[in-house]
Amino acid sequence: MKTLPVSTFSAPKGTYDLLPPDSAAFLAVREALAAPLRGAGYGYVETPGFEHVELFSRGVGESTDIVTKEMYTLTTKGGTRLALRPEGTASVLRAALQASLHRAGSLPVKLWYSGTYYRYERPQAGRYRHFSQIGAEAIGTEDPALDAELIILAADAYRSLGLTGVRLLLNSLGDRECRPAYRAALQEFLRGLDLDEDTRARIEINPLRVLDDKRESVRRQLAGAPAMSDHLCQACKEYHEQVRDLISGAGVAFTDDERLVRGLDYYTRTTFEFVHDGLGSQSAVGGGGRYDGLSEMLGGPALPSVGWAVGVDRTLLALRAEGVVQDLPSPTDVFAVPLGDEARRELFAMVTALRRAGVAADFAYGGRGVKSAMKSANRSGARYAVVAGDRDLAEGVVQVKDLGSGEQSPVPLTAVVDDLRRRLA
RNA sequence: GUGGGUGUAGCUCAGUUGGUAGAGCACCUGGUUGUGGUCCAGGUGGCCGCGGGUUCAAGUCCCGUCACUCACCCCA
Repeated sequence: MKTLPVSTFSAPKGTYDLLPPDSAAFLAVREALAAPLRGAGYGYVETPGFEHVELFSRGVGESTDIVTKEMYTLTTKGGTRLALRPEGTASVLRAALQASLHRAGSLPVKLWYSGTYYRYERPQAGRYRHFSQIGAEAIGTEDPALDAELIILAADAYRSLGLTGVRLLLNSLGDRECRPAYRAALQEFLRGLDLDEDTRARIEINPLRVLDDKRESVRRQLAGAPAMSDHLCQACKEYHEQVRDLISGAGVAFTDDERLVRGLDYYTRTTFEFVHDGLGSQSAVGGGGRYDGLSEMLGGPALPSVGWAVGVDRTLLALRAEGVVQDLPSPTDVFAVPLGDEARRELFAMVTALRRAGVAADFAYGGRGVKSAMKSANRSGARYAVVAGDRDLAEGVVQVKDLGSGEQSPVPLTAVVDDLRRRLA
């Protein structure tokens, strides 16, 4: 990135501008991720970019890094404390509760969303302070088939993009019955290890997250740590078994990962992460799980729910890392090149008619030479150029040139829109 | 918050023991009185991130600073 002169401004650290032509790939990825959701009964939801701080501190968890050090907060003139949203689930559940969607129709309430999220972190490859996610939530129903549905939808979306290097990690974190005992057993084990001060503090606040430590010195010591799977109650065990069977049955491969703990406190039972090795030091391209207690934490009724979020920019990085070339349609089908004022009027009218007929068309603006205009036609990616001057108009025709083959033929002006529509169909 | 790396043309980068700025791509013009993608010729474009220091002389050496970047950490 270039330092701009002081008279202008550059984008803040950790943010990015999405510009053509890359922005087209971004839109295509977002669409590919959203399409399976729309086809599975999920409705679109959009929530504000900021919320009351308490929504996240209570929902995501007071002890999480997201809340303690990564949230952008502000106080309004009236003294209200707000935070730019660091994630989507708490907002979506809040919106559903506020609108009483869980009472308006049958459960589960299935919602999908797309937006930008904000976390104050040191930027690096695949990690931005402003990033884009697509998410899905199924609210109000406890059913392993629902967990499986969401996992399968995400896996299918990755596959539809042509990604082959996405792996699925799966775990169960237990529920309010069995997690406390496991938590205590884990704490006892961790207190006996040789760890730094920050990590020791984490043992008391959120011991499960110590399991997620990536440092080699810590990992070695974790070898004999008690495993959640040995402490799951019967109900959690059966639930998890069903989830595993259902996704296996759908042909979605996964790896059981005892160490998979997510950084948000609200998760219970099923947790999963989609990881990819091409993102530098980051690995998660998507992740989620079940959050049966969150609604009550926000003051709502018991609404067992499950959901996930996928990073759009990270998915794009994964595609690049794999060298997947997206099949993006050309933004322009026909490019008009007028010679002279009369042709300018006629072809401009033709371009408008083409667009109204559903043909993507563009025009050589600026009145430069033919050669330069043809160059623009070529760059536009259009399949056809339409060239016309006084000579042609005197005969009532325009020249339609196939930019692939170079062949050119006259077509009556009155028939050119239909003619091009046929050729492009 | 803690470390490492890098800042030269729109982009990717060369630039020798300090001697006054270069390539490829892109862009513009012409070779074609009305035709692109190939080819040929020419051209536009640089406070060498910024500030200070050493020196006759700094893109090059030293110090500072800012930016970008990678990693720790954390996560999408």
